Amino acid sequence: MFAITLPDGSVRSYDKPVSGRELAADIGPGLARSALAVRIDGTLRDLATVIDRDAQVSILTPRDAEALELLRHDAAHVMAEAVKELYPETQVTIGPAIENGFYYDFARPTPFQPEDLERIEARMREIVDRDEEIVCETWDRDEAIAFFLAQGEKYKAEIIESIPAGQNITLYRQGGFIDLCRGPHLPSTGRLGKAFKLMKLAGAYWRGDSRNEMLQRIYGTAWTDEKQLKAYLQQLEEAEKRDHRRLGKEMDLFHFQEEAPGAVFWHPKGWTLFQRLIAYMRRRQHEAGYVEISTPEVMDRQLWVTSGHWDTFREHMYFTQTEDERVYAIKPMNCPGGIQVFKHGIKSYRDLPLRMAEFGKVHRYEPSGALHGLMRVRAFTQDDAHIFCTLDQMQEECQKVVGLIMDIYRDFGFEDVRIKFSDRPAKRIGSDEVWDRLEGALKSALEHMGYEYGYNPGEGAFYGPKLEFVLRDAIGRDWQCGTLQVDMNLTERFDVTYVAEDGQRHRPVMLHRALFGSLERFTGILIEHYAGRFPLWLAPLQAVVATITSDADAYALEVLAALKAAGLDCEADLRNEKINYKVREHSVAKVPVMLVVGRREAEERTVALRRLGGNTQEILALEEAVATLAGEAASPA
RNA sequence: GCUGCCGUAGCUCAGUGGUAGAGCACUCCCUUGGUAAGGGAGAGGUCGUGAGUUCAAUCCUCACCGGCAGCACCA
Repeated sequence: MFAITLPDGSVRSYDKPVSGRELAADIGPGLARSALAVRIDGTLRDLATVIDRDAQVSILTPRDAEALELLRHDAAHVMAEAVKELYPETQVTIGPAIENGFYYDFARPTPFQPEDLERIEARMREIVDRDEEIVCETWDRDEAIAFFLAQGEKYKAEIIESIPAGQNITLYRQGGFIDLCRGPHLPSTGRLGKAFKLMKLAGAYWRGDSRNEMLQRIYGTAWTDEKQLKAYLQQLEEAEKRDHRRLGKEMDLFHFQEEAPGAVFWHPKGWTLFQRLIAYMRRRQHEAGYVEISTPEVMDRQLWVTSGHWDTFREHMYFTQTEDERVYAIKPMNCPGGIQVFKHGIKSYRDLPLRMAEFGKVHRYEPSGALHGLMRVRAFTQDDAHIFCTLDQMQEECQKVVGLIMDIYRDFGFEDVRIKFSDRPAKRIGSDEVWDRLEGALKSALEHMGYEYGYNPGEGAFYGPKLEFVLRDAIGRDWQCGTLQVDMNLTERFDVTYVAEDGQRHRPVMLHRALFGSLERFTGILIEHYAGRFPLWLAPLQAVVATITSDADAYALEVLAALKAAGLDCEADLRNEKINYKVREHSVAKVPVMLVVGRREAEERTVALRRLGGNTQEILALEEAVATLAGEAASPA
C-alpha cells in the first residue's frame, strides 16, 4: 500500500503501481482527457510514468503554465519529425523550448529556403492529425551512440558521447522518429494542437561556438490555443510599430547611409532629443558632485599600448593615416584620456573622490552583423565618467553610482531594470588578488542596497569587473545601457598616484561608469519605450500653433512668439489646409500639444489646446496656456 | 564575421529579357474650411555598385557594398 497526495490535500491509496494516466482517469474522465503530464514530488514526468510509492502528485493540464513549455518542446520534436520525413538527408541536433516558442537546429548540405517552412508546417499539422503516441525508451549509452551513428546522425552521437559512460539515457519515439531527449513529453503528437507557426530561418553555430560549422535553425512559436497564437502575432505587429528604426524615419529623427555603416546622421529633431538628454544628465551629474572634461578623439598609438587596448582591443579600433606616418588611434573608450587629465598636476587625497564626467564620442569597429539601428553602432557618445577615489571610498562611490542610475531610470519610467554582474574574463590584465577585491566591491555594493542581480561569468572588461544595467526594447531584445566598472589595472599601467595624508604617493582606485551608457542606444530605447510619444520635456517639437483660417495668422504668430519666449520648441502651421488635415498630420507626427486658433480665439486672446492622444480641447487664456506648458516642459527634478 | 533573405521615386511597395508603375509625401492652382486625410494639375527614378551571359539586362550569373533576421561578438 502507498498513498498519493493530490494538490487539494486529498489522498488516494493504491496497492499496486499506477501510472499518471491511470491516476488521472481514477480522479475523473475530464481530467483524463486533458492530462498532459504529471508532477511527482516536484519533478515533471511523462503521463506514462508509473508511481509505486508515497508521493505528492499533481496532474498537469493545458491550464498550467508549465504545460506550455512541454507543448513547445513537443512542437520542436514534431518539427524535427516533419523535417526528417520531408528531407531525410537532414541530420537533427537539438531543439529546445524558448520564450514564446521553440527552435530546432538541423544540419544539411543545402540550406532551407523560406518556402520550405510552409511545407514543413503543413507536414507538422499532418503529424498532429496522426496523433502518434510519444513513448519514452531507456537505452544503454553505447548502444545509443552506435544506433545514431548507424543512422548517420553524427551530431546526436556526439551529444551522447559527452554523457558519462555507463549511464543510461532516454530516447523518445513518435511514429518513425526517435530522438535523444531528457523529456518529459506529452502523451501523443495530437496533444500539441495546431496553435503554432514557423517564424523564421537562421544560421546558428553547432554548440554555440563560431569555430564550429553552422547549422540551420528554424524558429517557431506555439501556444495552447489559436486565440493565444493570434494575440502573440498581433503583439509582434504592435512591437514592430514601435521599432525605433521605423519611428526614426517616420518622425524624421535620424538616418543611416552606406558611406558610414553604423554611424548616425542626426536630423534636427533627433539631435534636439539627444541634446535634451545631455542637458538633463549634465544637470544630474552636476548635482551629484561631478566635474566635466573633454579629451581628444585621436591620440597616439603609444597611449593605447600603455592602456592595453593595443593588445586586447585592436581589432575593434579605427586608425588614422597621416603624412607624418605617426600611428594614431580614434578612441574606442574615454578612460585613457580621462586618466591624462587626472595625472596632470599632483593630486592630493583632499581632491578625492574626484568625479570627472565626459560626453565622449567613441568609435568601435563592431562586427557588421551586430549593427542594429541606434542600439548597436560603430560611433557613439557615452555619458562617461571616471571616478578616482581611495580604496576606502570605493564601496560608497559604487553605491552612489548605482543609486544615481536607478534614480535616473525612474525619471524615464523604467521600473524593472535588470542588473547583471560580470566577473573576470579570460583575456585580462592584472593579478587575481586585485580582481578578487574589485569583484567583491561591486557585489557588496549591490547587496548593501538590496538589489537583485544576475551573473555573467567571464564577461567583465579586460581591466575590471562590471555591472550592467539592462533595458528591454520593443521587440523584446535586451540592451546593456548603464554600466559600472571598478579598475585598479589602468591606474597601475599609467602609474596614476595621489599624495595621501602620510605624504606618500598612493594608487587610487578608478571607477568607470556610464548611466545612459550610449546616448544613441538610450535614445533608441526611449523612442521604443514611449512609442515615439515623448513626454513634453523630451519632445523635439513640443507644440504646433495651427490656424483655422488665415484671418488668425497674425494672432497665431503672436502665440508662437509667446511660446518661444517661454522656452518651448514650437512651430506655426499657417498652411492653406483644413483644420482636420492639420490635426491629423500633427497627430501622426506625435506632436504632444496643438494650439488651435481661429477667429474666435484671436478676438478673445485664447487658444484651443489639444493634447496628443485625446480628442477634446480646452479653451485657455493665452498667458495661462503658455505658463502651463512651460511648467510641464521642465525636466524632472 | 557566419548562414539565409533583401536592395525599383523622399517613404511604403508593385512589375517585366525589348531602357518602368501605384499610393503617400512634394510643387502649383481652386478652395478660408472649427479638431485625424477637400478638389484638380504637375514634377520626380542611369531599378545599390562593378563585371559577365545575351542582338538586347532593372530582370539571368558572379563579385563587392549596404540592409534585415538569427548565430557569434558586445572591452
